[in-house]
Amino acid sequence: MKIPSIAIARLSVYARNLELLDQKGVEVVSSVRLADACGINPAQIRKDLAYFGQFGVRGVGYYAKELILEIRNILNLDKKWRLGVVGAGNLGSALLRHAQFVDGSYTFVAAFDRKPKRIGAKIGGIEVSPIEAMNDIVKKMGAEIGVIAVKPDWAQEAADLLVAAGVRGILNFAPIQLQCPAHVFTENADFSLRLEALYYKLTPARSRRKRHMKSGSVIAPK
Amino acid sequence: MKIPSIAIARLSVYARNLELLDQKGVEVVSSVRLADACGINPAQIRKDLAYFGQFGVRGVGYYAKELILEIRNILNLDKKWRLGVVGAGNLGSALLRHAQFVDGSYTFVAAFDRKPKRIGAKIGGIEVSPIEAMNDIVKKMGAEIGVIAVKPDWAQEAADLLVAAGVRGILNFAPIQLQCPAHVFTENADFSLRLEALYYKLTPARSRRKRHMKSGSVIAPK
DNA sequence: GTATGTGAAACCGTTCACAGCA
DNA sequence: TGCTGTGAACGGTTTCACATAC
Repeated sequence: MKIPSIAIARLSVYARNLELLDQKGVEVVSSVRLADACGINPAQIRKDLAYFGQFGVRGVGYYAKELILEIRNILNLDKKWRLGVVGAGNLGSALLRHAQFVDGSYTFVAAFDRKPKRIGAKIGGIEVSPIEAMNDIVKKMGAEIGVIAVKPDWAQEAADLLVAAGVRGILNFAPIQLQCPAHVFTENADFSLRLEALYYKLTPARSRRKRHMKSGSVIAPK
Repeated sequence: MKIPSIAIARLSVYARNLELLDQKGVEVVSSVRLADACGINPAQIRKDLAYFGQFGVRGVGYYAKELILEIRNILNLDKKWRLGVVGAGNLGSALLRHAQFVDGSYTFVAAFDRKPKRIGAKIGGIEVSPIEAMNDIVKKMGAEIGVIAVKPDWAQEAADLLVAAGVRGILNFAPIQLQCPAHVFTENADFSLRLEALYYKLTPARSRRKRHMKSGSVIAPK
């Protein structure tokens, strides 16, 4: 069965909200209640879960703790994923330091930068290495996912290096679409796209400059 | 006409790729060429642009520079948007410092934190203020968009404060769905959802724990 | 009675295919 | 001729509505 990737993204959201409810002491959650928390249609939730099994009890709902475990299993959140980051500037350092304090599903095992002055620094417990060492270090440390935190003009090259070094997935913070071989999965995490979507929403249509129509082509606009 | 919000997100991508092509000296771009660069269907691009006007020349294509301006106008990228960030930890500081070096469409005009020890620090040229001052400072500085860079357990409260202070949009880096009044637009920029989508893609189905079916309910699985 | 699981319907976005125009 | 702009066809996702199970 084909599972829409947007359904996968929603599973993450369900898990988060279930955890919040669980922390509040809620033991059983109906799809309606969870849907409320997520701002979503209840049938959507039931359909999404149905892709993977039957996790609820008819007439009752879902046991929060149990469903959390199910989703964590589907998304494979219990494994500690090993990440290597390219770019130890503002964003890269923030990611490294952040990970240090979060007991999450991932851990950084390597960091790389092109700038000599950054090499050797320890950030969040990880030493920054030169990109020439990427191949060796990625393999030695078993990094499975590469994180791109470099300027856009260098992002594709960083991706090529990561792919050559053997990562299977790339989380891309640069605002471009990476070209990668089919066996390497990529996800975009660039927030400037999100910000620009906000700009649009915040701009009333009438305030946009009026565009010229081409030379009298429109006689009767519908 | 209803414009799908995903079309808006693509406009950002078109603009980026057009700028890259423009820098390479390309003057005229066909929808096929742009589609190649973006990894997308050409008709999609023409449809997306058609929501906003007629920007191309039949038999020729689009003039890169001109189309860039059109999209910048649609997304309102020429205005300097004024942002205020809540949370001056790793992520918040990285955003502040990053913005300092980017001559982009936005600028940070305020930063807030709940932790006393962070108050008064200058990060990326912006002084960190206590959240009690949010109302005054947001208004005084004319911050239009709030950025949430705090831990998830405090994100909703941060959003409420921003809304009360009068921001019209919120860029949310916390991994929860914010509840906001209808007149405030929100966009989620949390990357853990993206990362979890990667986990799923990288996990072969057979490696997931097999789930029990409920007590003999399935006689003949289809 | 109540809430899940799921076919069927409705809806929406994408792609096709070609008319229209430079 | 060549490429845009766009109605129509298509395909996929969302929502409805109800049979099913507790």
